[in-house]
Parts: sequence; C-alpha cells; structure tokens
Amino acid sequence: MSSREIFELHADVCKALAHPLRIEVIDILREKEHCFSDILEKTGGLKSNLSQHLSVMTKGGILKMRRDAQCNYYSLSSEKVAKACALMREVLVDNLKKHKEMLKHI
Amino acid sequence: MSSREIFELHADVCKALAHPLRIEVIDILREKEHCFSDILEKTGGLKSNLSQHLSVMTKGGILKMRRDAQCNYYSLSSEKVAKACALMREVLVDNLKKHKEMLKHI
DNA sequence: TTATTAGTTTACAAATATATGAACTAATAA
DNA sequence: TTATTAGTTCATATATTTGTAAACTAATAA
Repeated sequence: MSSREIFELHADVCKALAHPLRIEVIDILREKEHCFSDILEKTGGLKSNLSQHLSVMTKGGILKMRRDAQCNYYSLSSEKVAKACALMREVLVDNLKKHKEMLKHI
Repeated sequence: MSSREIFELHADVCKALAHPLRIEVIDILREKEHCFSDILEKTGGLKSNLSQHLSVMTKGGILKMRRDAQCNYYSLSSEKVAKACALMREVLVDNLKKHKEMLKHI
C-alpha cells in the first residue's frame, strides 16, 4: 500500500469526524452506546439526515452498529476516537483562549 | 457560546485535518517546522494548491506560520495535533487489521 | 392480512471544497 | 531601476458533501 493510499484512507477517517452533527454524535456516544432514536432525540433534525451521517461515520470506521430486535445501536469503534476528538477540542479551546488573551492586550 | 457554535468550531478544527495532502503536511511537520518550499518539495504539486491548504490549516488553528527573511516557516500549533492525528492513524490501522482478519477467516 | 415501528436508501437541489493557472505582492539582488 | 525569489490571492471549472423529502425495507403488532 503506497503512502498516498495511506494518506487518503487516513483522511477518510478524519473526514468522518469533520461535521458539527458528527462531533455531537461522538459526544453523545462517548461513554456508552445509544440507539438511533435516542441519538435523533438528542440532536434533533431529520432521521434521514442523521442516518446518512451515521453511515459516513460507520464507513469511515469510527462507529460500530449493532442491530437489535427493536432498534439499531451505535457506538464508537474505539476509545481512540473519543481521545482524538477530545484532543481536537483542546486545540480549539487553547486557540480560543489565546485569541481572547490577544484581544485583552489591545 | 452555544453548544451548537462549539460543535461548529470543533468541526472546523477537524476539517483542517481532513484531506490527504493536509495529513501529509502534518506528517512532515511532526517533529520540526519546515519552510514552504521544503514542504512543496516533499509533497509535490502546485505551490498555489499547497498555499491554500496551508491556509485552511492555519485558519483552522492547527498550524502556525512564521515569516522569515527568505521564507515562510510552518509548524504544528500544538503537540496535541500530532497526537490526535496519530490516534486517527491507529484507528485506521486497527480497522485495516480487523478487515484483513475477517478476510482470512472466509 | 394490514398497520405500525424503526430506520435506510434514493433522488436531487444547493452549498462547499478542491485543483489549476494567472495575476499579484513584498523583499532582496543585480 | 529592473529582475528574481518566494510565496499568496484570485477566478473559475469541477467534484464532493450536505439537507430534504419521498420511497423503500424488515420486523413486529393488531
């Protein structure tokens, strides 16, 4: 497998994270699995839209899905997803703080 | 700041990671800063394209830029970016391994 | 059998991201 | 002053992603 192919697959995993609704879903699934309708209730919006985003995340390899008698359960494929997401959140918070500091000193 | 706004900003940071060329740039900058022309030499392609991708990454807050007499130096804004990127790479590698195992048992 | 539940899939329009090449800018060199 | 270097910015065509609504599917209930 060429490094170009690795970069492409790696970017696909990162893309699975790169949408506000998908970030919200990761937040919801952080400590435990949830079924589709619970996620929908928490995020709001159309079920078709949520279903498509969950599909992007599952194909990207950051979510797992488990079919149950009455509903479909989604969970993070790995603890690493939550950790990476938390690190990116820290990068955001650090930048917001830096920005605020800069404004204060003007 | 509403949680919706946080999710949007958080997604912007993640988007800054979500492209093969940008993943390659993070790999290049992992241990030390590089100037624009060195990055261009390593990645290939058009300078205008690289410049725009570096701009996306800088605006997203994952890169810093430092202007020098003869060239512009780029570096990761934080060690956290490299860590998050490495975690996502691990998620990819774990998934590829799982997939390979599944194929072996068919 | 027919209806209901719990989603998924499809079709498509609108929005966004990307690649390319040309034009531009700022700093230094000749 | 006129080049040259080292990029950045702009214009634009293409490609990809996203949101919406309707149609579909599978499993259970009446």
